Amino acid sequence: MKSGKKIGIRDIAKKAGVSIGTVDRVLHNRAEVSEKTRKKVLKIIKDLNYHPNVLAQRLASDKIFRFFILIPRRSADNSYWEGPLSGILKAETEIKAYGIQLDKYFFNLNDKNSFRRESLKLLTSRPDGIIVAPVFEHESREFLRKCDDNTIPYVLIDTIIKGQSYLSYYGQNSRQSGYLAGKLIGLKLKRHSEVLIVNFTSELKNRPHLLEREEGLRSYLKEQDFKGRVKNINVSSMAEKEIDEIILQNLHNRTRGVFATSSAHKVAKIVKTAGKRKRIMVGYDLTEDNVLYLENGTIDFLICQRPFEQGYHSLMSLFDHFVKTTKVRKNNPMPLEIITRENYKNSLDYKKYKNEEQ
Amino acid sequence: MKSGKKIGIRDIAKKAGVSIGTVDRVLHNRAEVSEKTRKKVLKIIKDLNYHPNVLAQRLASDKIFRFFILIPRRSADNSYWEGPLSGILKAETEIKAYGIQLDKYFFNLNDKNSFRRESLKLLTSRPDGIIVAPVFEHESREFLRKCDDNTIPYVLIDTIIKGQSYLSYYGQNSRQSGYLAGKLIGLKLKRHSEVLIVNFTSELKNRPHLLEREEGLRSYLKEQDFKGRVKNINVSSMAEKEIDEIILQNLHNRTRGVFATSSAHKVAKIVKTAGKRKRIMVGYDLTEDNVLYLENGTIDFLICQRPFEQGYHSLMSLFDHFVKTTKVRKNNPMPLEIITRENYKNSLDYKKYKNEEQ
DNA sequence: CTGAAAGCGCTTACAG
DNA sequence: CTGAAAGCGCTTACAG
Repeated sequence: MKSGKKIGIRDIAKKAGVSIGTVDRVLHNRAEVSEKTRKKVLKIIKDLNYHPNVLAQRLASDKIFRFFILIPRRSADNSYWEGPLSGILKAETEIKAYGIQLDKYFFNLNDKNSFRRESLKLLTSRPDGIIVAPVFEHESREFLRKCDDNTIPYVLIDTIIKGQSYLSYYGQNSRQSGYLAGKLIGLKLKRHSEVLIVNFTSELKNRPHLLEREEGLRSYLKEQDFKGRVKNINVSSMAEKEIDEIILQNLHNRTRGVFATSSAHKVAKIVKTAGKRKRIMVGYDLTEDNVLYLENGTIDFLICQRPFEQGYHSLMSLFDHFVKTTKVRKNNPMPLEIITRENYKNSLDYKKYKNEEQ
Repeated sequence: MKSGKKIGIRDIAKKAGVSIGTVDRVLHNRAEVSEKTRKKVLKIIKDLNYHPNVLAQRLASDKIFRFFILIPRRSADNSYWEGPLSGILKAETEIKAYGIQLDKYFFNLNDKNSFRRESLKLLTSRPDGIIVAPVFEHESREFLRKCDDNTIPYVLIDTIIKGQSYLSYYGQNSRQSGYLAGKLIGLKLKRHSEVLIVNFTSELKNRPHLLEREEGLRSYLKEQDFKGRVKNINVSSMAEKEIDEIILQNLHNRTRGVFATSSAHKVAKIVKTAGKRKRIMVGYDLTEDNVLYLENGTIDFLICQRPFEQGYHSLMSLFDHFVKTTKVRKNNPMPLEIITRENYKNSLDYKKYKNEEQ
């Protein structure tokens, strides 16, 4: 690269006394080369520090890479998955010219069967690589095993499934995010304050990380030697009115911190009616509903994990692996962002969700 | 794109009854084409929704784009500029294959003359595009005027110079960042609390945005109807001991908020000795020195503006403009990040600065 | 196991 | 003002 002209496959061929076709075979580990010439060529490649020109490779090859995504559909009451999808689409436009085809499959976040159905459909198309949000543990393991059997590499997004041989993972560190929530809530706590944690259990069972968020918060408070009460209520799939009632009952004068491990806006609705008294409320994700309560001051902090970037990098990870054939970083915990009324408009994810072009 | 095979320059040529050479001329607005054929070709390009293949363009062309950067050198007492540089280098590796050459010029943040010197040197090389951190207003305007005269597009990073016709700008919204600091400090304020603002004036004169940070803070407190005292001290270029003395004198029992508009670690050093009493301290930037005081709990919040991303996108902006010839978003205020002891290790910029591969 | 040739979708002189 | 040909650095059949 430094010494004047770039070296190409032709230079390697000349130096090795073979044709460029043979160099190409060595480069791609094709079998039809004698061990002797393979070694010779490999040595020269290394000596000359040769790196193939990716542009030329892609232009000459008619191979098309087919990548598939399998993520939740954006639903009326949850706009979260719009973020990762936008990021994936942005990456798609950047790499389309390289001969990438992207097929999109969506499932219903409240229906395991839709996940299974779509995953089966997907596999019949023989993808080169997959991005999957494995939110249902059991069904996901089943699916990932099939991927392994067919040696199809996959990227995990949002949720990690331990013990699987994924290519890379992009997601949050749930425990740490709860720990961070503890710091924020802790700012207002006194000796006899109370902290209220609200879990929506209907969402809980499929998503172990909601529990980890609670654990993180509790561990922070314990570390800080907080002596007050930490109460958690698990709201199951009851009627909305009933849910509202329960939350309201648990909001006391001493409640200085409210932590919603998901669907913050549902909790905020009640907290707002209860009046704001030096309370800190922390929730998750910059969704449309949540933003309303951020704006009116009910929610103080939203913890976010860059959904847009998660999507963008997931696809880029497949691209780097297959097209650039570079090593890919396996575990990618996303930065924990603290979003407030004062900075949310500058947040990239807010811009995406407002469809402002980056 | 959708209907089977992609259309290329050859298809356009055939349909227009001209050679591909002529299509190429139209595509690049070269003059040697009759108005009649130009119009005909242009219409077909539009009808067929043709988009040139960037890979093929770059492969065929021997044109090399030369981009230059002119940013402050990382100094012993300020590691900030390592961030933008890392981002630029990351972008460089991604686009090198496209025939991009990047030349790097650095100046001394405390020496206007070094800026002038390097900028003159740079211009003799006839760059295609420039990334510049215009921290010295007067000298920068002089330089940018020369760029305009030579019709060299430039990207502004970190600081914006109003009234200049920059290609794009990446940086912070200083006022808003101060406003955000107000929110954070406000969490601990009571009726009779005091807030202490520390400015380092030696740094102030070249960097108007340090003043804007203060303004932002004040405007937040005013909006919240804060009745307590807001005291600012401007530390000039006196001896370190003297500076320490002044800060210490201004730390009272009632001081519930400390805001360092720059060099937070220098202030934190004193705040730490004064003991921690329900005070919130806010500073700027995830530098090595600051991290120490974040870790030991003296600094509660650091406001950051993604220096790595600023660098990365600055270079990508030139790339998009020249190579992809897509429109580039002009103003790009960066998200205001809130960094605490609980989330800094997950911050991308921290990883960069720790040289962890992304 | 290896080489020679055509081609990917463009750009670039060169000829007219 | 326009066209035909060579070439960018690779991959891909095809022939031997």
